Amino acid sequence: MNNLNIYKEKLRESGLRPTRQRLKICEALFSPKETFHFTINDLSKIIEEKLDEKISLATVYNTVHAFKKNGYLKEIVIATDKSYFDTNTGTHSHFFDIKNKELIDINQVDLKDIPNPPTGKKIKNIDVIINVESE
Amino acid sequence: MNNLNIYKEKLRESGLRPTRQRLKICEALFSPKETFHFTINDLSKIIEEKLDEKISLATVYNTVHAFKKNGYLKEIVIATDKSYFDTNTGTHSHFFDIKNKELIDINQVDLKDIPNPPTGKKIKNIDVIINVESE
DNA sequence: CAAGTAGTTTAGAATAATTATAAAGTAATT
DNA sequence: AATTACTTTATAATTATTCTAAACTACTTG
Repeated sequence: MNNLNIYKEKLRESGLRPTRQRLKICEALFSPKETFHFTINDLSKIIEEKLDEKISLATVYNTVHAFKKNGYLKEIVIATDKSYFDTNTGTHSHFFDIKNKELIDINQVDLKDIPNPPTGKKIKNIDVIINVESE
Repeated sequence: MNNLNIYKEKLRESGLRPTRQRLKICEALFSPKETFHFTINDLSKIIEEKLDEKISLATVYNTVHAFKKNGYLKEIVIATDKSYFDTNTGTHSHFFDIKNKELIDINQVDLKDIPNPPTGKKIKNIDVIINVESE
């Protein structure tokens, strides 16, 4: 129930001190029951509008990147004009609606055969994005 | 042998007049025997250094986008800081070396099962990117 | 618990890729 | 050859992101 300690733990794990601003970011990211996708701007707005705290963009960027580096967030590369993040850090794949720029989580999609990587390189992870559009 | 007409055809197909600048862009893109990956900046440098023509960035952007729209180029979304394009327009997948930001074409990777898209949406295409790193 | 110090926040500047603009130039049509 | 419509270009504008340095705050230690 007391998420506060969980947030502090995540921050500490990420090498960050628990400050008022960072705890608000945690609340926005980790208190919802459902995972979700967001851009830095989305997150910034959520915090301002729902949590009534105006945090400078630099802080939001820094914190999100620290969480990403520590595995508390994932980045999903689907557009070149903006970065998208996912609070669902489990292995999974995505539908991406090209028009609405909407992401939908799906279970991990397995490959029939995994190709051999070039010599000297090893596979780190595999991204599968199924692009869809309204018919 | 006379690629010129092929270039003109591609330009016409893309709704563009064959100008000196655009023909140089075609030469850079379509004369190499092997397909390749590039950013706008790469392409711009190739044209300047190898083809000895300085073309304004706006023209390069416009032409590349027209070719992309017409299927003569593909965009590969692997990084959020830059757009990558591929002169290989066939269906295929990629290895992506995270460190060097190097792309390597591979045959299309098939999925074990293709998930059902959300109702009202249909699958347009599937991107598979296998991220690798030097070991 | 009062410093001290090490990490933090912030506004605003800097950077970088991309897109928009509008004047001067060029291809195509007549 | 003249007209028209499309192009190129330099430059400005835009947008996301990163940097910076001064003001601020958490944490440690005496």
